[in-house]
Amino acid sequence: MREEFVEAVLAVVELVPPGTVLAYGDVAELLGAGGPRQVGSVMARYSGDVGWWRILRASGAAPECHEQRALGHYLAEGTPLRGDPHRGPWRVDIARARWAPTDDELDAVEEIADALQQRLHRPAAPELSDPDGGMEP
DNA sequence: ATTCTGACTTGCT
DNA sequence: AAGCAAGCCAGAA
Repeated sequence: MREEFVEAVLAVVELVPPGTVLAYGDVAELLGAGGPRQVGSVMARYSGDVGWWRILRASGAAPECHEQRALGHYLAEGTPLRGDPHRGPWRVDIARARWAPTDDELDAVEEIADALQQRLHRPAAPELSDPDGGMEP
């Protein structure tokens, strides 16, 4: 996974407000890069301090292997749920909980996405007298 | 180059 | 509602 992508994903995750969520695929779509599985990979490796529970499956199911911890967060921040967590199966009510960015937030997201595209298509280290990147026939 | 794997998604039973 | 198959994108072996 390219580091630029990782950073972009985490940057977006930090923008998601408490009580709202985004599906893995949503993040990939916002960034215009990678796919749901790539976002999942990032979350699996770098979920230390960010609001990892706010990124979940499109079905509303909590992130793999962390249902209970995630549930605690959902209850704490008032994330809309379907079903009764105390009785049976439950899911996040994606339709109601999905983050709808304000215009300002959307700008921030686009900025992250644009920066990512730039860095993805433009090597981080500037060429030292080797404009074509060193690939010779 | 090929194959396997995975915090995924969608469509079909 | 729950399970399954295929599709999909990247990294690892």
